[in-house]
Amino acid sequence: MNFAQIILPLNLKGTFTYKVPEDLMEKIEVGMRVLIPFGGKKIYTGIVAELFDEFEDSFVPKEIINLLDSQPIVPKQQLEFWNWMSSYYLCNLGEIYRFAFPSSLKLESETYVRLLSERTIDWQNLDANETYLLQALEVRQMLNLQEIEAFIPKKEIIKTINALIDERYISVDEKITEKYKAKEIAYLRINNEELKIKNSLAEIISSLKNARKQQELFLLILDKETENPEKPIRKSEIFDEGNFNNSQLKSLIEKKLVQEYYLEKDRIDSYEGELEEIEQLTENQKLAVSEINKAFQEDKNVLLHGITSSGKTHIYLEKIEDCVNSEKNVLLLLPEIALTKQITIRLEKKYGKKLGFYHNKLTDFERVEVWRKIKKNELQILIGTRNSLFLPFENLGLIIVDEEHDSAYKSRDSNFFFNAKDSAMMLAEFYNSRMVLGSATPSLESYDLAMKDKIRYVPLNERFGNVDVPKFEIIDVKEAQSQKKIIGNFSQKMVDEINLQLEHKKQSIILHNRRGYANVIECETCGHVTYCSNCDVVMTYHKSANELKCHYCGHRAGKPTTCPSCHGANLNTKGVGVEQIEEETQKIFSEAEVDRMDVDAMRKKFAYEKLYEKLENGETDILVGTQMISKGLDFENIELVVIPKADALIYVQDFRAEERAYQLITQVAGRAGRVSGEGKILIQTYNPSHSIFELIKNQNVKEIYDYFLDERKKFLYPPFVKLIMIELKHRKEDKLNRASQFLGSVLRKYIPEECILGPEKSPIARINNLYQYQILLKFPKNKNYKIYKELLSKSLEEFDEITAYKSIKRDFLVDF
DNA sequence: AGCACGCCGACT
DNA sequence: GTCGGCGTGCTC
Repeated sequence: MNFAQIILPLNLKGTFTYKVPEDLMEKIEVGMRVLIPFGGKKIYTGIVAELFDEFEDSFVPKEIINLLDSQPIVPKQQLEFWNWMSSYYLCNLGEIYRFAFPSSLKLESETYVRLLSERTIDWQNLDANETYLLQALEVRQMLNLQEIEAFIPKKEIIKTINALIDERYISVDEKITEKYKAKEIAYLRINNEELKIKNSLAEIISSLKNARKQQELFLLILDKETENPEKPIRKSEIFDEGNFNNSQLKSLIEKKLVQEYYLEKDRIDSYEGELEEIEQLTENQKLAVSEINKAFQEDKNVLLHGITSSGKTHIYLEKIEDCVNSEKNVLLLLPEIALTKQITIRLEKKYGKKLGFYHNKLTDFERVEVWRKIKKNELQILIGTRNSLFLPFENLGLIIVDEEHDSAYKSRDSNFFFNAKDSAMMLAEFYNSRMVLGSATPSLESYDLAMKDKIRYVPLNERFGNVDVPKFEIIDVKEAQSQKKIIGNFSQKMVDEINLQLEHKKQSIILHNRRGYANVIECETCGHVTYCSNCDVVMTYHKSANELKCHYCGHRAGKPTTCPSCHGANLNTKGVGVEQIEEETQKIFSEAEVDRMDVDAMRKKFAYEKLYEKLENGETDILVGTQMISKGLDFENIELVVIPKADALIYVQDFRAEERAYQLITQVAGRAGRVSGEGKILIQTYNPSHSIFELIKNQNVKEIYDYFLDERKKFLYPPFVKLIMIELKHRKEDKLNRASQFLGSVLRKYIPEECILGPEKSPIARINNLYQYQILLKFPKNKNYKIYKELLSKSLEEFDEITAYKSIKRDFLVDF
């Protein structure tokens, strides 16, 4: 093959054509990494997407510099997956490639400055920066731009370098450096060759009699080797045990008596304890497993709808075991790795070294190691967050998406938007493998698919050990207020119930899903509130840090003591945050140990681990927290969950607000009475007649989902339509406004009016100094979707023709 | 995404 | 007058 289409790690449309040099023609394959020149002098690592022979175009392709792999590093299923993602989520292949790969696998050239020796330096005629740079280069012959930044201001670097190039003192070069380095550990061994030559051990030992320490060291190593010939002797271990120094060791090495050697070590320690068998299933669980098996035989994927603590994990384990037994691999997706200890511990004990983890907390080198192990098929089971969808699986047989409703699967930590749950379904298809979605509160979309038997619905309605489900009670705040039975944000009833738990040494959870102490600090005199300087939002008051924070850009400001506008001293807080609820709780239950769990409290190192311990040991009596507390806290001693301000969960302007409220409340409720079956949930609201509370209270799945489906049908939301949100952003509002209007008009030229909403200002009109506009597309779900999507692409091409609008940043949120 | 080229404001 | 700002265009 003479030519190749290459995916570059850049946010550019499509692929680029390169010529395959003669000597690589035999070796090159689709999915390999190649080194290619691009632009002026930059060198990037690209991926071979396609190979072909005929090439006819006006430009002359450059040549591939080299191959980086002897075998494809991206399996063809992954390439298919990338292509699908690119067209479905309207993003460039290069962005996907960049997101998919650990950066150490993407070599990139770096610009270096080098000292030329052809001219003697005339130090008199140099300015300060030039002098610094040349002096630095006399010490170290090569420097990269970052290193230079340390002693020359950023904006003066280019000038300085150019001046010195003109004087022919220096030159610039591009250099590629291998980033990944295996971690190596030093070991020692007796040099047996030498021993054979010398013929006598005693002779050697006596030869060292004038160097007592060396003799001692030699004997120690010899001792260890005889003791256990199989076990390598770590250098650090020797130095730990005896009082030796490096020069003594060096002498022994010079005398060829001892050898030092290195072995590569995994950065990730895998479990090496005893392996355990998995537990027996209950009758109910066995039934669910056989349902799943039946579905798989019919080539159907599964939605496992198991109520909280029904033992979905057991069923996963069973299916994982089946898959592993048939020599195939498993991917288990979790929303966040840190909050799901239980499941990982159990799997570790069953599979030990065959289990791998992949998530955002790993360092880049650790990612590379997992990547390689997956590639070499050393891991049979991978537990990971959504970025593990891109690992180079070879033989995937099963994908499990746990807590499939979780919004973390749609998190926006990548440049492009994608839903990991839906993507997993496609990935499963490309690998011809099966998939299980699991949740106690499935997303409406998955539930709808299941009802239509597009995926098989497998319910699991019994709590493990046949324990009772928690009981819900709705408390009318208005009524409590009129009867004067209210203390701050808590009704008397709520306080009594918590006291009851404290008496019985049981733990309680208080859910309040709003960060900070108060939503805003307001001046009573003039009404002034502090806005974030970068965003169009008011700043939230955090009492624990005693500062104002912007939850959108992270900007922080000191807490004002007087009004910044009228200098009045009458400042008041508005809107209750979780810190305030915590403070109030501590006041009311002064004897109790109260802890708070939210992103702010968990930011400190090991904060989560410490809190987890406290909860497990029963030291914490009352846990106050945001939605974070709905995940992973499976403790036996929690029996009460209270939600003092449940209305805040519902009146959010988002068509999914009620669905989320239902999921959150049900998930938190599931923490209560897991063993005793005495779980109790108290929900305080001003609107006890709101249907959502009635539905949550009854926990009748069909009723709840029918209600949601009705609402969505009425107002045309998913799953009845497909949504695409176009976000447009720019620093200049007028330009953005013009561009948005233009895009709106182009879209309306091709696509029916009723499918297009906007453009309009986003609810938060400015984030991080970027103004935000949005256009919402509601496309039909039938065959027309594809047609409309093509019309959208056509509109975008037309929009792109206006060069002035190229600087407008656009994001597409497909199925957001 | 980077990098070069080209046209307008604030400084020696 | 120049230096340096960023708006624009291009990269196989």
